[in-house]
Amino acid sequence: MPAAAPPTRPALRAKYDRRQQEVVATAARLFAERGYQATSMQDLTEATGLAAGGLYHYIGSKEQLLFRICDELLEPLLARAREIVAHPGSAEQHLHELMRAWLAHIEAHRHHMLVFAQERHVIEHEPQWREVRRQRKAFEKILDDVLARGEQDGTMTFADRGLTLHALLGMVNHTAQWLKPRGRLSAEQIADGYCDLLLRAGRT
Amino acid sequence: MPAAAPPTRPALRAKYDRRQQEVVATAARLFAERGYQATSMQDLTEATGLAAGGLYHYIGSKEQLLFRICDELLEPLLARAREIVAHPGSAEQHLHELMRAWLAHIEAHRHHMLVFAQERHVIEHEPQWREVRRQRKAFEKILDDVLARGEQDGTMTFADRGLTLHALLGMVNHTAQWLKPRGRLSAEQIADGYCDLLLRAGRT
DNA sequence: TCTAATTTCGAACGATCGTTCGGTACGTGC
DNA sequence: GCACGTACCGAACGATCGTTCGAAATTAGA
Repeated sequence: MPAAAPPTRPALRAKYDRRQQEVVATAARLFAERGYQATSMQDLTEATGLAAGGLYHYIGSKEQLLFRICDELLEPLLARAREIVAHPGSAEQHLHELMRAWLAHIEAHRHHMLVFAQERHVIEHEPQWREVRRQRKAFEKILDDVLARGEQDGTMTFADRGLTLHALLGMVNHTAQWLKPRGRLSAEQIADGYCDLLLRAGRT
Repeated sequence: MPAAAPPTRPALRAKYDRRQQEVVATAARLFAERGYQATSMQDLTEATGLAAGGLYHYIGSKEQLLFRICDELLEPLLARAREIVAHPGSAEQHLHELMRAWLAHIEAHRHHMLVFAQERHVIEHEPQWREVRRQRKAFEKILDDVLARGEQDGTMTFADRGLTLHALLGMVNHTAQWLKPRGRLSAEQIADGYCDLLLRAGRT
Protein backbone atom coordinates (compact mmCIF):
# COMPACT_ATOMS: atom_id res chain seq x y z
CA MET A 1 0.00 0.00 0.00
CA PRO A 2 2.81 2.53 0.70
CA ALA A 3 5.07 3.27 -2.26
CA ALA A 4 7.98 0.87 -2.60
CA ALA A 5 10.76 1.75 -0.18
CA PRO A 6 13.22 4.09 -1.91
CA PRO A 7 16.60 2.51 -2.62
CA THR A 8 19.11 2.72 0.19
CA ARG A 9 22.13 3.04 -2.06
CA PRO A 10 22.58 6.76 -2.59
CA ALA A 11 23.68 6.42 -6.23
CA LEU A 12 20.32 4.93 -7.09
CA ARG A 13 18.32 7.13 -4.77
CA ALA A 14 18.85 10.17 -6.99
CA LYS A 15 17.62 8.33 -10.07
CA TYR A 16 14.63 7.00 -8.18
CA ASP A 17 13.61 10.46 -7.00
CA ARG A 18 14.00 11.94 -10.45
CA ARG A 19 11.91 9.21 -12.06
CA GLN A 20 9.26 9.55 -9.39
CA GLN A 21 8.91 13.24 -9.99
CA GLU A 22 8.62 12.66 -13.72
CA VAL A 23 5.72 10.34 -13.03
CA VAL A 24 4.06 12.89 -10.74
CA ALA A 25 4.46 15.64 -13.33
CA THR A 26 2.99 13.48 -16.09
CA ALA A 27 0.10 12.48 -13.85
CA ALA A 28 -0.57 16.10 -12.93
CA ARG A 29 -0.84 16.99 -16.60
CA LEU A 30 -3.19 14.12 -17.39
CA PHE A 31 -5.33 14.71 -14.30
CA ALA A 32 -5.62 18.40 -15.18
CA GLU A 33 -6.67 17.60 -18.74
CA ARG A 34 -9.05 14.71 -18.14
CA GLY A 35 -9.82 14.76 -14.43
CA TYR A 36 -8.41 12.60 -11.67
CA GLN A 37 -11.10 9.92 -11.66
CA ALA A 38 -11.45 9.96 -15.44
CA THR A 39 -7.76 9.20 -15.88
CA SER A 40 -7.13 5.47 -15.70
CA MET A 41 -3.94 3.78 -14.65
CA GLN A 42 -3.82 2.56 -18.24
CA ASP A 43 -3.69 6.19 -19.40
CA LEU A 44 -0.80 6.71 -17.04
CA THR A 45 1.10 3.66 -18.25
CA GLU A 46 0.80 4.92 -21.81
CA ALA A 47 1.88 8.44 -20.93
CA THR A 48 4.82 7.43 -18.75
CA GLY A 49 6.02 4.46 -20.80
CA LEU A 50 6.04 2.38 -17.64
CA ALA A 51 3.92 -0.74 -17.28
CA ALA A 52 1.50 -1.13 -14.38
CA GLY A 53 4.03 -2.79 -12.11
CA GLY A 54 6.71 -0.25 -12.84
CA LEU A 55 4.29 2.54 -12.10
CA TYR A 56 3.34 1.12 -8.71
CA HIS A 57 7.01 0.82 -7.91
CA TYR A 58 7.04 4.60 -7.71
CA ILE A 59 3.62 5.68 -6.53
CA GLY A 60 2.05 3.20 -4.13
CA SER A 61 -1.48 4.03 -5.17
CA LYS A 62 -3.48 6.40 -7.31
CA GLU A 63 -4.59 8.38 -4.27
CA GLN A 64 -0.99 8.77 -3.07
CA LEU A 65 -0.21 10.17 -6.48
CA LEU A 66 -2.89 12.79 -5.98
CA PHE A 67 -1.47 13.53 -2.55
CA ARG A 68 2.00 14.05 -3.98
CA ILE A 69 0.62 16.51 -6.51
CA CYS A 70 -1.04 18.56 -3.78
CA ASP A 71 2.05 18.44 -1.62
CA GLU A 72 4.33 19.55 -4.44
CA LEU A 73 1.99 22.48 -4.88
CA LEU A 74 1.41 23.60 -1.31
CA GLU A 75 4.57 22.81 0.59
CA PRO A 76 7.01 25.06 -1.32
CA LEU A 77 4.44 27.83 -1.65
CA LEU A 78 3.76 27.87 2.07
CA ALA A 79 7.48 27.82 2.84
CA ARG A 80 8.10 30.77 0.52
CA ALA A 81 5.19 32.71 1.99
CA ARG A 82 6.52 32.21 5.52
CA GLU A 83 9.92 33.37 4.36
CA ILE A 84 8.45 36.53 2.88
CA VAL A 85 6.52 37.65 5.95
CA ALA A 86 9.45 36.73 8.21
CA HIS A 87 11.57 39.44 6.61
CA PRO A 88 10.91 42.97 7.81
CA GLY A 89 8.73 45.10 5.57
CA SER A 90 5.43 46.94 5.34
CA ALA A 91 2.14 45.15 4.81
CA GLU A 92 2.00 46.57 1.31
CA GLN A 93 5.47 45.30 0.45
CA HIS A 94 4.70 41.87 1.82
CA LEU A 95 1.43 41.67 -0.09
CA HIS A 96 3.23 42.58 -3.25
CA GLU A 97 5.92 39.96 -2.75
CA LEU A 98 3.38 37.32 -1.77
CA MET A 99 1.38 37.94 -4.91
CA ARG A 100 4.43 37.73 -7.14
CA ALA A 101 5.61 34.52 -5.53
CA TRP A 102 2.13 33.06 -5.65
CA LEU A 103 1.50 33.81 -9.30
CA ALA A 104 4.96 32.60 -10.28
CA HIS A 105 4.25 29.36 -8.44
CA ILE A 106 0.92 28.98 -10.21
CA GLU A 107 2.55 29.54 -13.56
CA ALA A 108 5.13 26.87 -12.80
CA HIS A 109 2.54 24.43 -11.42
CA ARG A 110 -0.53 25.10 -13.56
CA HIS A 111 -1.50 21.46 -13.76
CA HIS A 112 -1.05 20.93 -10.04
CA MET A 113 -3.32 23.91 -9.40
CA LEU A 114 -6.01 22.66 -11.75
CA VAL A 115 -5.99 19.24 -10.14
CA PHE A 116 -6.12 20.78 -6.69
CA ALA A 117 -9.13 22.90 -7.63
CA GLN A 118 -10.85 20.03 -9.39
CA GLU A 119 -10.54 17.61 -6.50
CA ARG A 120 -11.59 20.11 -3.87
CA HIS A 121 -14.48 17.88 -2.76
CA VAL A 122 -12.07 15.08 -1.85
CA ILE A 123 -9.55 17.34 -0.18
CA GLU A 124 -12.06 19.31 1.85
CA HIS A 125 -14.07 16.40 3.20
CA GLU A 126 -12.00 13.22 3.53
CA PRO A 127 -10.16 12.78 6.86
CA GLN A 128 -6.89 11.60 5.28
CA TRP A 129 -6.53 15.00 3.62
CA ARG A 130 -6.41 16.98 6.86
CA GLU A 131 -2.77 17.88 6.47
CA VAL A 132 -3.32 19.28 2.99
CA ARG A 133 -6.26 21.33 4.25
CA ARG A 134 -4.09 22.61 7.07
CA GLN A 135 -1.47 23.82 4.60
CA ARG A 136 -4.05 25.58 2.46
CA LYS A 137 -5.53 27.29 5.49
CA ALA A 138 -2.11 28.29 6.79
CA PHE A 139 -1.32 30.01 3.51
CA GLU A 140 -4.64 31.83 3.51
CA LYS A 141 -4.06 32.95 7.08
CA ILE A 142 -0.75 34.51 6.10
CA LEU A 143 -2.58 36.53 3.46
CA ASP A 144 -5.31 37.54 5.86
CA ASP A 145 -2.74 38.63 8.45
CA VAL A 146 -1.06 40.87 5.90
CA LEU A 147 -4.37 42.49 5.00
CA ALA A 148 -5.14 42.93 8.71
CA ARG A 149 -1.76 44.56 9.27
CA GLY A 150 -2.47 46.94 6.41
CA GLU A 151 -5.77 47.84 8.02
CA GLN A 152 -4.21 48.39 11.43
CA ASP A 153 -1.45 50.70 10.28
CA GLY A 154 -3.93 52.60 8.16
CA THR A 155 -2.42 51.94 4.74
CA MET A 156 -5.38 49.83 3.63
CA THR A 157 -9.08 50.29 4.24
CA PHE A 158 -11.46 47.55 3.24
CA ALA A 159 -15.23 47.69 3.38
CA ASP A 160 -15.08 44.03 4.46
CA ARG A 161 -11.71 42.36 4.88
CA GLY A 162 -13.16 38.84 4.88
CA LEU A 163 -14.88 39.42 1.58
CA THR A 164 -11.78 41.04 0.14
CA LEU A 165 -9.73 38.00 1.08
CA HIS A 166 -12.27 35.71 -0.59
CA ALA A 167 -12.18 37.89 -3.67
CA LEU A 168 -8.39 37.75 -3.72
CA LEU A 169 -8.30 33.98 -3.33
CA GLY A 170 -10.93 33.64 -6.02
CA MET A 171 -9.21 35.72 -8.63
CA VAL A 172 -5.79 34.20 -8.06
CA ASN A 173 -6.89 30.58 -7.88
CA HIS A 174 -8.98 31.09 -10.99
CA THR A 175 -5.90 32.32 -12.85
CA ALA A 176 -4.65 28.78 -13.49
CA GLN A 177 -7.69 28.22 -15.68
CA TRP A 178 -6.85 30.85 -18.25
CA LEU A 179 -3.11 31.46 -17.87
CA LYS A 180 -1.24 30.41 -21.00
CA PRO A 181 2.53 29.81 -21.00
CA ARG A 182 3.07 32.33 -23.79
CA GLY A 183 0.04 34.49 -23.14
CA ARG A 184 -0.31 38.24 -23.33
CA LEU A 185 0.43 38.70 -19.64
CA SER A 186 3.30 37.35 -17.59
CA ALA A 187 2.76 36.02 -14.08
CA GLU A 188 4.48 39.11 -12.77
CA GLN A 189 2.18 41.47 -14.65
CA ILE A 190 -0.85 39.57 -13.40
CA ALA A 191 0.38 39.71 -9.81
CA ASP A 192 0.96 43.44 -10.10
CA GLY A 193 -2.46 43.89 -11.72
CA TYR A 194 -4.26 42.05 -8.93
CA CYS A 195 -2.27 43.93 -6.32
CA ASP A 196 -3.17 47.21 -7.92
CA LEU A 197 -6.84 46.24 -8.02
CA LEU A 198 -6.82 45.43 -4.33
CA LEU A 199 -4.82 48.39 -3.17
CA ARG A 200 -6.72 50.91 -5.25
CA ALA A 201 -9.94 49.59 -3.77
CA GLY A 202 -8.44 49.51 -0.30
CA ARG A 203 -7.29 53.11 -0.34
CA THR A 204 -9.64 55.77 1.01
CA MET B 1 -29.44 6.57 -25.27
CA PRO B 2 -31.82 9.56 -25.30
CA ALA B 3 -33.99 9.93 -22.20
CA ALA B 4 -37.32 8.13 -22.44
CA ALA B 5 -39.81 10.17 -24.47
CA PRO B 6 -41.80 12.38 -22.08
CA PRO B 7 -45.44 11.37 -21.72
CA THR B 8 -47.80 12.89 -24.25
CA ARG B 9 -50.75 13.15 -21.90
CA PRO B 10 -50.49 16.58 -20.31
CA ALA B 11 -51.64 15.42 -16.85
CA LEU B 12 -48.63 13.14 -16.64
CA ARG B 13 -46.26 15.47 -18.35
CA ALA B 14 -46.26 17.83 -15.37
CA LYS B 15 -45.49 15.02 -12.94
CA TYR B 16 -42.77 13.70 -15.24
CA ASP B 17 -41.08 17.09 -15.44
CA ARG B 18 -41.26 17.58 -11.69
CA ARG B 19 -39.79 14.17 -10.97
CA GLN B 20 -37.05 14.73 -13.52
CA GLN B 21 -36.04 17.97 -11.92
CA GLU B 22 -35.98 16.34 -8.51
CA VAL B 23 -33.54 13.79 -9.88
CA VAL B 24 -31.37 16.49 -11.42
CA ALA B 25 -31.31 18.46 -8.18
CA THR B 26 -30.37 15.39 -6.15
CA ALA B 27 -27.66 14.51 -8.65
CA ALA B 28 -26.28 18.04 -8.56
CA ARG B 29 -25.97 17.82 -4.79
CA LEU B 30 -24.22 14.45 -4.87
CA PHE B 31 -21.92 15.45 -7.73
CA ALA B 32 -20.96 18.61 -5.88
CA GLU B 33 -20.19 16.69 -2.71
CA ARG B 34 -18.39 13.66 -4.14
CA GLY B 35 -17.53 14.61 -7.72
CA TYR B 36 -19.22 13.57 -10.93
CA GLN B 37 -17.10 10.53 -11.72
CA ALA B 38 -16.86 9.46 -8.09
CA THR B 39 -20.64 9.34 -7.78
CA SER B 40 -21.97 5.99 -8.97
CA MET B 41 -25.40 5.31 -10.36
CA GLN B 42 -25.84 3.20 -7.25
CA ASP B 43 -25.31 6.32 -5.12
CA LEU B 44 -27.97 8.00 -7.21
CA THR B 45 -30.47 5.17 -6.83
CA GLU B 46 -30.04 5.33 -3.05
CA ALA B 47 -30.40 9.10 -2.91
CA THR B 48 -33.41 9.31 -5.20
CA GLY B 49 -35.22 6.17 -4.02
CA LEU B 50 -35.55 5.08 -7.63
CA ALA B 51 -34.07 1.81 -8.87
CA ALA B 52 -31.67 1.79 -11.82
CA GLY B 53 -34.37 1.33 -14.42
CA GLY B 54 -36.55 4.05 -12.94
CA LEU B 55 -33.62 6.42 -12.95
CA TYR B 56 -32.84 5.84 -16.61
CA HIS B 57 -36.47 6.48 -17.42
CA TYR B 58 -35.79 10.12 -16.53
CA ILE B 59 -32.19 10.77 -17.45
CA GLY B 60 -31.09 8.78 -20.49
CA SER B 61 -27.48 8.61 -19.36
CA LYS B 62 -25.12 9.88 -16.70
CA GLU B 63 -23.57 12.35 -19.11
CA GLN B 64 -26.99 13.74 -20.07
CA LEU B 65 -27.58 14.28 -16.38
CA LEU B 66 -24.43 16.38 -16.22
CA PHE B 67 -25.58 18.27 -19.27
CA ARG B 68 -28.93 19.04 -17.67
CA ILE B 69 -27.17 20.41 -14.58
CA CYS B 70 -25.08 22.76 -16.70
CA ASP B 71 -28.08 23.83 -18.73
CA GLU B 72 -30.19 24.55 -15.65
CA LEU B 73 -27.33 26.75 -14.49
CA LEU B 74 -26.45 28.66 -17.64
CA GLU B 75 -29.65 29.03 -19.59
CA PRO B 76 -31.66 31.11 -17.09
CA LEU B 77 -28.62 33.14 -16.08
CA LEU B 78 -27.84 34.06 -19.66
CA ALA B 79 -31.48 34.94 -20.33
CA ARG B 80 -31.59 37.20 -17.27
CA ALA B 81 -28.32 38.87 -18.23
CA ARG B 82 -29.61 39.62 -21.72
CA GLU B 83 -32.75 41.05 -20.20
CA ILE B 84 -30.74 43.35 -17.95
CA VAL B 85 -28.55 44.85 -20.65
CA ALA B 86 -31.54 45.17 -23.01
CA HIS B 87 -33.14 47.69 -20.67
CA PRO B 88 -31.79 51.22 -20.88
CA GLY B 89 -29.30 52.18 -18.20
CA SER B 90 -25.72 53.23 -17.57
CA ALA B 91 -22.84 50.76 -17.63
CA GLU B 92 -22.53 51.14 -13.89
CA GLN B 93 -26.21 50.37 -13.32
CA HIS B 94 -26.06 47.35 -15.59
CA LEU B 95 -22.96 46.02 -13.90
CA HIS B 96 -24.63 46.38 -10.54
CA GLU B 97 -27.76 44.56 -11.67
CA LEU B 98 -25.76 41.84 -13.39
CA MET B 99 -23.76 41.19 -10.26
CA ARG B 100 -26.85 40.97 -8.10
CA ALA B 101 -28.59 38.60 -10.49
CA TRP B 102 -25.45 36.52 -10.87
CA LEU B 103 -24.79 36.12 -7.17
CA ALA B 104 -28.44 35.39 -6.46
CA HIS B 105 -28.31 32.70 -9.13
CA ILE B 106 -25.17 31.20 -7.63
CA GLU B 107 -26.76 31.14 -4.20
CA ALA B 108 -29.80 29.34 -5.59
CA HIS B 109 -27.68 26.91 -7.64
CA ARG B 110 -24.62 26.37 -5.49
CA HIS B 111 -24.36 22.68 -6.31
CA HIS B 112 -24.80 23.29 -10.01
CA MET B 113 -21.98 25.83 -9.88
CA LEU B 114 -19.64 23.50 -8.03
CA VAL B 115 -20.27 20.70 -10.51
CA PHE B 116 -19.76 23.08 -13.42
CA ALA B 117 -16.43 24.24 -12.02
CA GLN B 118 -15.34 20.72 -11.15
CA GLU B 119 -16.02 19.28 -14.58
CA ARG B 120 -14.44 22.16 -16.46
CA HIS B 121 -12.02 19.81 -18.22
CA VAL B 122 -14.89 17.88 -19.77
CA ILE B 123 -16.87 20.95 -20.70
CA GLU B 124 -13.98 22.87 -22.20
CA HIS B 125 -12.54 20.10 -24.33
CA GLU B 126 -15.16 17.59 -25.47
CA PRO B 127 -16.95 18.43 -28.74
CA GLN B 128 -20.44 17.54 -27.48
CA TRP B 129 -20.18 20.36 -24.94
CA ARG B 130 -19.83 23.13 -27.53
CA GLU B 131 -23.24 24.58 -26.80
CA VAL B 132 -22.52 24.83 -23.07
CA ARG B 133 -19.22 26.54 -23.80
CA ARG B 134 -21.02 28.93 -26.12
CA GLN B 135 -23.42 29.91 -23.34
CA ARG B 136 -20.61 30.49 -20.87
CA LYS B 137 -18.74 32.64 -23.36
CA ALA B 138 -21.87 34.60 -24.25
CA PHE B 139 -22.39 35.49 -20.61
CA GLU B 140 -18.79 36.55 -20.19
CA LYS B 141 -19.06 38.68 -23.31
CA ILE B 142 -22.03 40.53 -21.84
CA LEU B 143 -19.91 41.37 -18.82
CA ASP B 144 -16.98 42.46 -20.93
CA ASP B 145 -19.23 44.67 -23.04
CA VAL B 146 -20.51 46.42 -19.94
CA LEU B 147 -16.97 47.07 -18.73
CA ALA B 148 -16.03 48.34 -22.20
CA ARG B 149 -19.02 50.69 -22.21
CA GLY B 150 -17.95 51.99 -18.83
CA GLU B 151 -14.50 52.66 -20.22
CA GLN B 152 -15.82 54.40 -23.31
CA ASP B 153 -18.12 56.78 -21.50
CA GLY B 154 -15.38 57.55 -19.02
CA THR B 155 -17.08 56.28 -15.85
CA MET B 156 -14.61 53.43 -15.44
CA THR B 157 -10.87 53.30 -16.01
CA PHE B 158 -9.09 49.98 -15.85
CA ALA B 159 -5.36 49.45 -16.06
CA ASP B 160 -6.18 46.31 -18.07
CA ARG B 161 -9.80 45.49 -18.83
CA GLY B 162 -9.06 41.89 -19.83
CA LEU B 163 -7.34 41.21 -16.55
CA THR B 164 -10.12 42.95 -14.65
CA LEU B 165 -12.68 40.73 -16.32
CA HIS B 166 -10.68 37.63 -15.41
CA ALA B 167 -10.45 38.86 -11.84
CA LEU B 168 -14.18 39.45 -11.72
CA LEU B 169 -14.99 36.01 -13.13
CA GLY B 170 -12.56 34.45 -10.71
CA MET B 171 -13.90 36.04 -7.57
CA VAL B 172 -17.53 35.43 -8.44
CA ASN B 173 -17.15 31.85 -9.64
CA HIS B 174 -15.09 31.08 -6.56
CA THR B 175 -17.91 32.32 -4.36
CA ALA B 176 -19.84 29.05 -4.67
CA GLN B 177 -17.03 27.35 -2.79
CA TRP B 178 -17.43 29.31 0.42
CA LEU B 179 -20.97 30.70 0.32
CA LYS B 180 -23.07 29.22 3.11
CA PRO B 181 -26.89 29.38 3.02
CA ARG B 182 -27.05 31.11 6.41
CA GLY B 183 -23.64 32.75 6.29
CA ARG B 184 -22.57 36.16 7.50
CA LEU B 185 -23.09 37.75 4.09
CA SER B 186 -26.10 37.57 1.82
CA ALA B 187 -25.74 37.15 -1.93
CA GLU B 188 -26.79 40.76 -2.31
CA GLN B 189 -24.14 42.03 0.07
CA ILE B 190 -21.50 40.00 -1.71
CA ALA B 191 -22.58 41.34 -5.10
CA ASP B 192 -22.43 44.88 -3.80
CA GLY B 193 -19.04 44.21 -2.21
CA TYR B 194 -17.54 42.88 -5.44
CA CYS B 195 -19.07 45.75 -7.39
CA ASP B 196 -17.59 48.24 -4.97
CA LEU B 197 -14.17 46.58 -5.24
CA LEU B 198 -14.24 46.82 -9.02
CA LEU B 199 -15.61 50.33 -9.28
CA ARG B 200 -13.31 51.77 -6.64
CA ALA B 201 -10.37 50.28 -8.51
CA GLY B 202 -11.74 51.45 -11.84
CA ARG B 203 -12.21 55.03 -10.81
CA THR B 204 -9.40 57.48 -11.50
C1' DT C 1 -64.32 -1.78 -16.31
C1' DC C 2 -61.11 -2.37 -19.72
C1' DT C 3 -57.03 -0.97 -22.03
C1' DA C 4 -53.08 1.18 -23.28
C1' DA C 5 -49.70 4.42 -21.74
C1' DT C 6 -46.68 5.14 -18.21
C1' DT C 7 -43.74 4.19 -14.20
C1' DT C 8 -40.84 1.34 -11.76
C1' DC C 9 -38.25 -2.70 -10.69
C1' DG C 10 -33.90 -5.41 -10.28
C1' DA C 11 -31.22 -9.14 -12.09
C1' DA C 12 -27.84 -9.42 -15.40
C1' DC C 13 -24.33 -7.77 -18.99
C1' DG C 14 -19.88 -6.64 -20.77
C1' DA C 15 -16.43 -3.35 -19.91
C1' DT C 16 -13.20 -1.30 -17.30
C1' DC C 17 -11.31 -0.11 -13.00
C1' DG C 18 -7.13 -0.06 -9.48
C1' DT C 19 -4.11 -3.24 -7.77
C1' DT C 20 -1.22 -7.49 -7.09
C1' DC C 21 2.47 -10.66 -7.77
C1' DG C 22 5.65 -13.98 -9.58
C1' DG C 23 9.01 -13.43 -12.71
C1' DT C 24 12.94 -11.47 -15.51
C1' DA C 25 16.66 -8.33 -16.45
C1' DC C 26 19.90 -5.16 -14.89
C1' DG C 27 23.38 -2.65 -12.31
C1' DT C 28 26.27 -2.26 -8.35
C1' DG C 29 29.62 -3.32 -4.81
C1' DC C 30 32.23 -7.02 -3.01
C1' DG D 1 32.11 -13.38 -11.30
C1' DC D 2 28.86 -13.74 -7.68
C1' DA D 3 25.07 -12.15 -5.10
C1' DC D 4 21.79 -9.00 -4.01
C1' DG D 5 19.24 -4.78 -4.20
C1' DT D 6 16.72 -2.57 -7.63
C1' DA D 7 13.81 -1.75 -11.88
C1' DC D 8 10.38 -3.13 -14.58
C1' DC D 9 7.06 -6.26 -16.89
C1' DG D 10 2.31 -7.87 -17.92
C1' DA D 11 -1.15 -11.35 -17.18
C1' DA D 12 -4.58 -11.91 -14.00
C1' DC D 13 -7.84 -10.73 -9.99
C1' DG D 14 -11.98 -9.28 -7.77
C1' DA D 15 -14.70 -5.27 -7.57
C1' DT D 16 -17.38 -2.00 -9.44
C1' DC D 17 -18.87 0.65 -13.19
C1' DG D 18 -22.86 2.49 -16.46
C1' DT D 19 -26.43 0.54 -18.90
C1' DT D 20 -30.09 -2.69 -20.68
C1' DC D 21 -34.39 -5.08 -20.80
C1' DG D 22 -38.38 -7.94 -20.03
C1' DA D 23 -41.75 -7.97 -16.80
C1' DA D 24 -44.66 -6.21 -13.05
C1' DA D 25 -47.21 -2.49 -11.01
C1' DT D 26 -49.68 1.64 -11.47
C1' DT D 27 -52.41 5.13 -13.55
C1' DA D 28 -55.39 7.83 -16.85
C1' DG D 29 -58.83 8.18 -20.10
C1' DA D 30 -62.70 5.79 -22.66
